[in-house]
Amino acid sequence: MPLPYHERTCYCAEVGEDHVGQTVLITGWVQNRRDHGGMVFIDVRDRTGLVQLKFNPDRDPRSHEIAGRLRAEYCVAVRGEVAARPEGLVNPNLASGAVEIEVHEIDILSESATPPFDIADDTEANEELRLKYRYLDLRRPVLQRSLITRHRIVRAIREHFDREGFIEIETPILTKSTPEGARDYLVPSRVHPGRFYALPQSPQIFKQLLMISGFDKYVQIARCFRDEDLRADRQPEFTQLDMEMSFVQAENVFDVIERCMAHVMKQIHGVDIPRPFPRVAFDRAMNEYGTDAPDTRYDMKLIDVSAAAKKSEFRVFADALAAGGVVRAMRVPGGATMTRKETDRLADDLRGIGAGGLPLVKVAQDDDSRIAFQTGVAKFFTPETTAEIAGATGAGEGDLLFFAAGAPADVCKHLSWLRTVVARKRDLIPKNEWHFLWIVDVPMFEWNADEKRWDSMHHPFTAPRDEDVPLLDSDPGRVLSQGYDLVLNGTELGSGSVRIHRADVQRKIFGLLNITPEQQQLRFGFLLDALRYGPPPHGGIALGLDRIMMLLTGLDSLRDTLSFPKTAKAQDLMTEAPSPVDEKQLRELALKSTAATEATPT
RNA sequence: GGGGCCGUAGCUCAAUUGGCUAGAGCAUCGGACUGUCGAUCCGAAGGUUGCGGGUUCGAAUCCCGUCGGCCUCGCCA
Repeated sequence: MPLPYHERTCYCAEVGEDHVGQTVLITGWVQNRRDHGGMVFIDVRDRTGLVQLKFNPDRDPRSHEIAGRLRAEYCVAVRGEVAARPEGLVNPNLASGAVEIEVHEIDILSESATPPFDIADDTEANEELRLKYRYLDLRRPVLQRSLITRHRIVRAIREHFDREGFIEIETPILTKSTPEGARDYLVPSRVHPGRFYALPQSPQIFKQLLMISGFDKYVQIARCFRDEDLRADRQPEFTQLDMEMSFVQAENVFDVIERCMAHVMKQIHGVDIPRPFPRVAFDRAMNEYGTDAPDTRYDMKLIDVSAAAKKSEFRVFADALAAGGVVRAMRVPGGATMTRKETDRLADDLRGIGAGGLPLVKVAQDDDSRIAFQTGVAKFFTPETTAEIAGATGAGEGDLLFFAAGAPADVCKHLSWLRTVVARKRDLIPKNEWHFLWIVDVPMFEWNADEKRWDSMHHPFTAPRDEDVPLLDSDPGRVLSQGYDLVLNGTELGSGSVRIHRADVQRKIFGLLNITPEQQQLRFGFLLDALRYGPPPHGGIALGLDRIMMLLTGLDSLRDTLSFPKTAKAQDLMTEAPSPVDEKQLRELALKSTAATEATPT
């Protein structure tokens, strides 16, 4: 009689001292075999953890014989009696370590080929291999925990929004291409040869239409697609916590989201997050941190030292300032201990992202215990300028100052990169702190010099601040929007805005973005039409769920938050997608490849 | 599209200035072993050095190209 594996009594890690003397039936995979010829020990794993099986040839020769045939990752069902382990043989590393199962019956449900890598958290197999065998990688406890945590986060989010009276509504995956922003993933239509659907970059327009429909509070855990180059924190398909509300201003959105994040943090980490989150003006974030997603867990703010730098003899500073640029400094507390090798390495990496070099000084004291600069560009500063810069930056003995000179945007890019890298390297980032903040007062537009037009900073449906509406005609560059970003520990979780709910303002914005009335009608005609029928004021936000996951679980890669992720070249190494297709399929879709190398189906 | 790192046994890594039969640990296979928990001990098998070309008496090593992985800048409204 085969074991009734469908009558499992408990999970592996649940077997404990309460069960001693009871018969249990467990199922799982063979983690490890320790065969003493006589006594055999097998660890069995399921998604809860491990339990040790004991096979005694004197007690049960038949099971013992099967135990000898077991290999890693065999799938088994086991029935036996739970026994307390003898004195001194308890394994404190196992949840079930106080007990073991004396096996009476065991079935091999299926055998396993030798796995290409060890199924263990500390496996050293490289990611390429693990992605190819993702189903095995997902047996590793660390990834199982990750996906289970993801489930709990999503559940907490749904709990919150349900309690708040939000309606979860699904929006189309096959939709209309609106060639703005990111590249679309296109899907050819068979029924309409030569026409294409696009996969949504976000449900943005649909959720606005739902507001016009009167749904008032919308939420969706929405899959989104963008055909752009990838990063550790970017995948071609990703999930957004997408929400929208009617009859609200930004503060209402902040309030709902802050309480949502607080609820999630409480559920996942048991911590209370202080509310309200700080509101940081875009301008201030750029000045103090050089980025619109500042990590405020540590200091090292950027300080403008243009005035003092002007008096130095250093050509790089002089040239930058003459060209209308700025000079900023960043103080690294205790940074004077950094070696030449370390700072050279930083300079090299910095050159890799477009910087000319890395001016720096180390801070010491002279004989009169006055601040003195050493090494690097120290020789270009008089004692007076030294004192001025030291005063502005708060530099003291043992510190190090990095400088950057040039156009403000470049200086911000280089110093904020440096700030993050140095903070990480020197372990200046406090652990277990959660710094949420809102970036507000974001400019409406940025000037696109190539195309000679304004671009939306957020997206073209973002409303300008009411008081700035007159500036739309006179000075668009100074218009601030009602857009906002949510930032956690230096990562942008997402952004949103109060939307334009008037067709005339929407048309004016499209005009500034150089979208002709014809193009407006072609791309967004349905939205402009809808805005004619009594649209409510509305606003919302979309947060990257995968990034939330990454930050909350301390993972370094977005891939580890997903069940079946893609590589940096957007390939799935397991399924080998994307793949060539049959000529017949292409014909049906009225498609013909122009690819230089002929891809053939495999 | 640009920059950086990487690719040697199933896995993780070695291999001196270019030089002898490309080694080790783990895994695998065989044997021994009745309290292990990374079991231990003995033995065996395991290689187109990602792929293609070049330089050389001789290439894992040097050069060119290419494929793939990771990080990153651009890009991602």
